[in-house]
Amino acid sequence: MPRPGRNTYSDQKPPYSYISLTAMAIQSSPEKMLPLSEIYKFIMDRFPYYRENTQRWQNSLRHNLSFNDCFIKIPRRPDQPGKGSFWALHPSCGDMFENGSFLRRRKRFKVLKSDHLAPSKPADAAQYLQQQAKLRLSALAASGTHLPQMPTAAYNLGGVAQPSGFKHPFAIENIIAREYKMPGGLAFSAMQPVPAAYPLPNQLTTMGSSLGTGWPHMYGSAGMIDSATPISMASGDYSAYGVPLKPLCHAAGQTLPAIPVPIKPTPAAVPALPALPAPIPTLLSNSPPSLSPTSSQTATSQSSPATPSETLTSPASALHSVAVH
DNA sequence: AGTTGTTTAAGATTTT
DNA sequence: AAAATCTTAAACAACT
Repeated sequence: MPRPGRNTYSDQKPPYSYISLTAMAIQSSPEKMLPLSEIYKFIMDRFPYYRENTQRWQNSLRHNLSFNDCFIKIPRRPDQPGKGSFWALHPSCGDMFENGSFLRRRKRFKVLKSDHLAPSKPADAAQYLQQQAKLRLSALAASGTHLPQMPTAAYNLGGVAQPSGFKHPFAIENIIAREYKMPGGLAFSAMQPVPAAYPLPNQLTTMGSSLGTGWPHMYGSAGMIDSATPISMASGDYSAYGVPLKPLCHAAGQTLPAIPVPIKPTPAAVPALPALPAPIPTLLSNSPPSLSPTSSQTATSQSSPATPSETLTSPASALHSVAVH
């Protein structure tokens, strides 16, 4: 093999599809949702390949966001000014990638629309995720320290069986894991606990960067960050992931208007599912008053507040979606 | 005017 | 080979 020129490796096209890349970006954010521009930023920061031909791939990316059911749009609340909506992963698309690996998607995630008894409405998922994000946010702001058990499991509630305990080495958590640097100097792991059976994030990157076998096309993955980060992230107004923290923090301090606005409203007014109860109820027992209003006024039909145990099981099962082959 | 989002269409690549 | 998946292009609406 001809000896590659200097930036040959890192400029190679990463083995990830746009769906994978987008999912990575979203998953990497504290609230599990990002505006389009931040998704761009995430990808460009980590994959030099995508610093060129932006017109081309960004169009493709947008196409994927709109086209694939696994991405749902979450409207901004008035206190979150900015362009465009947030994008999140559909709560039930956890098993979209085989064994959690983002290398290649094996099943297409498709929302079942045939079932008109319990249609999966993006709006519901969006609403659910908004609350999730809010909870995460508040947890962030309130606790200050590391997030107590902020598991992706919250998203894996979908009926699809997922090897929840195991995360493939190529799983997003393993790929992008690193530390968040909080403004106050706090640092916490962005990751869920990684099963010790699999290579730890830094092992992965070590393999990739120094041996040149695995991840030459990626910057800023776990382990590299503390030593030297060759990328431009430091120059920006972004925290480690290119995620602006200010709107979040600022949001946590105020009363949240709570707007469960459906973005893709179902034409025929379908009997609304019971409002998605706020999961992780115990997490924020002493959190700012800001978040309670939202969850209660989201849907008119929040008849009986679910008990904590109930809340944890229901939301995603209410979202009827499936990974079809 | 630029960004964001939706949609259609078609070619390429990979899997079965 | 067929099917599924992925990529790219492009037109267009809505919004900032």
